[in-house]
Amino acid sequence: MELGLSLGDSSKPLIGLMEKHPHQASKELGLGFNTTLSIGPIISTTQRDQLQQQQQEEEKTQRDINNNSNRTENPNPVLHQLDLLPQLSFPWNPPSQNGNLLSTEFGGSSRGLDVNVVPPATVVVMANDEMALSSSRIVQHLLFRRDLCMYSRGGSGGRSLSGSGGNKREFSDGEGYDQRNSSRVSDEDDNCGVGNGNTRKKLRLSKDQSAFLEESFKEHHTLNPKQKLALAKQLNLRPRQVEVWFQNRRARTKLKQTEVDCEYLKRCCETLTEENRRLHKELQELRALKTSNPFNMQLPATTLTMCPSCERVATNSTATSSVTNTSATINGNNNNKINQ
DNA sequence: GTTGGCCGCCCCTTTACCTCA
DNA sequence: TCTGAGGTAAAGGGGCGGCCA
Repeated sequence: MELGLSLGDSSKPLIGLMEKHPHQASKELGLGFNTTLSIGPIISTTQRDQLQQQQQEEEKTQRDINNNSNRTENPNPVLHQLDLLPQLSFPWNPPSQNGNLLSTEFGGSSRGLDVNVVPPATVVVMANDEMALSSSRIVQHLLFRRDLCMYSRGGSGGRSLSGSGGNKREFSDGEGYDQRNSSRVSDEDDNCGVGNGNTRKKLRLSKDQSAFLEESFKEHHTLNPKQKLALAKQLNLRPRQVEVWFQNRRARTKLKQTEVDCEYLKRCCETLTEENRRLHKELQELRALKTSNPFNMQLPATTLTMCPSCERVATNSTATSSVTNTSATINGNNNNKINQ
């Protein structure tokens, strides 16, 4: 992910500004950093590619579904078209096609059940019974998660859903079903978040959920209660989870920003050190010149003057001035720059 | 107008866990 | 298979502002 540091105006990346107008950048740096992070177009492009790829995968999955179930689905599912999920009636009979609900390595996950991906069989059953063909993989996934929760909560105790395949994910009453994803199911938490044991389990958000949250984050970095609730509903998460995600996201942004700031300061420091070294050298040369020729105060053609625009000492001027004044200027400038 | 309690939110830090090399 | 580093969700604590009596 590329980051563009900006100072108040996200359209003005600081790094670029520094290279073009280092002094202005230094000025704008001011006393503190504006932590605005410009991630707009870059993220959007990346996100768009990701979504396109996701959609292609989805279409492929959809074809598989159609082949397996002879049902007609929306050929052009819209990603992120998340409506309020319908309440599924309970008890819900889990799909048992080949007994592979939890035994198939879904969606390319090679390490067991991946709740990030909805098994086609599950999609078929749920779409048939519950919803009007919203074939978005996100919705499918969310339904699947919900069903897993409901299934575990209301199902017969200790029922194992692990099949004969490579998965060893099991359901049991009040227990988590997926250690890797930590989409833990408990009586107190119907969103598969925190377990009811003493040890809390980590929820691993699905890619779709993360992507959707990222999209929301691009629109606004903070949430009002309404937005939080809406997001929680759409993603089938608890509002607290959405809130925490945004907090963590802001923290990550800030961390990145700090890294960028640090890098920028490092470059500033190097530049100033180099300039300071150069000016000191020039000063020594001028002093030596003054010592060797004390009665001739006329400076050679390559003397030092003050740049009127940036107040910097320039060496390519032909103006004449006293060495003493120039030296004072140099010292003053150096002090100013060092103080900055 | 001021004050104290309550509530909600945010930030920072820590903890626990997952993933990967 | 084990291990350590990095990433990250979640929780705890403190601060702050808004609201209300």
